[in-house]
Amino acid sequence: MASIQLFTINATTSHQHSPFYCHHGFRGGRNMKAEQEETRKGPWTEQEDAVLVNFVHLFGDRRWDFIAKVSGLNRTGKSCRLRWVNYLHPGLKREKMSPQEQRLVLELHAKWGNRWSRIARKLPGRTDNEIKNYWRTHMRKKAQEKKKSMPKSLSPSSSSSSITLSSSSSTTTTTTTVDSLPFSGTGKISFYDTGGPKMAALGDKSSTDFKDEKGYYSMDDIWKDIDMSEENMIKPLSHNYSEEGCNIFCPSMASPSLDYCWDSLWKMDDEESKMFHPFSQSISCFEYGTSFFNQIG
DNA sequence: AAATCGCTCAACCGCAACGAA
DNA sequence: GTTCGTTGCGGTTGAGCGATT
Repeated sequence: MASIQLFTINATTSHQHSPFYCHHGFRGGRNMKAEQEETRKGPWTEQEDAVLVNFVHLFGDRRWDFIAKVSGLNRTGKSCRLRWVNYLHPGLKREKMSPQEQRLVLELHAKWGNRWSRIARKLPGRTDNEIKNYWRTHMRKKAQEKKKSMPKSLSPSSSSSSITLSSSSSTTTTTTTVDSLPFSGTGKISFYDTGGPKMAALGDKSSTDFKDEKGYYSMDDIWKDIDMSEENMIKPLSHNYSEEGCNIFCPSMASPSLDYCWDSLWKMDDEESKMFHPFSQSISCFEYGTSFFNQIG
């Protein structure tokens, strides 16, 4: 419906990236009509962000395919979800990772391997993507340091040296080994695919377990959580995803007042949310979002 | 000042899991 | 039980930008 009409975006916006600039070969200069029919890729514009935010406010953060369709963004549901989860979610922390967080990432990675989303659940306000990127950078640095400090005779080219992060607990001793030449491209395993311990043997715990009455985690809580997890080693791998999965709206991630609204909002049906959400009372999100397009169209 | 290098991070892809029909 | 559509996760890529040469 609206998708066709809405998608007459002028390619020149004030945003840094042209909407049709895409590092996957989706550059401008092609017939606009043809582009209207294609799914957009590449960097998001501020206008798109605004539209997406409003539609998420309207319909929640689960029905991505639906949102992608009705918003007129001409993006895939996956793309919308990713943008929301990694960038637009109000609870995201924008600042650099604290030393505690960095330590926690290393600790959890040693414990769980490349289970980025799981690790992210223990770091309120951090996304799996962010953690993944951090880890990658961290390991690269480590690899370079190691390489520098290593005598030539022991250089990785002549031996299978590695960086080792050890994490010991009462129940497990996990050693994470990362190839010191992460980008050498040798071997099947990605440089930061440490694999971690066999996940089936590890316990899991809902991230909601250590929220205080306000819903906030402290670093102590998180560490305590880790300890507890280790104490409860043998647990089914499956977990209550519906509960844990809503961590994206975990109160620890956003301002308490906003969270209250959001938390309850997501429990509502779509119709309810339409009625209750503050945005919907003044102006429909659809109108709000699409007004951007009209302005620049 | 220009060129090159290295790092960061946003965004893509493929695949697996899940749920509904 | 099977198929199909959707969602979530992990791996990877490359643009942009600051630092270095």
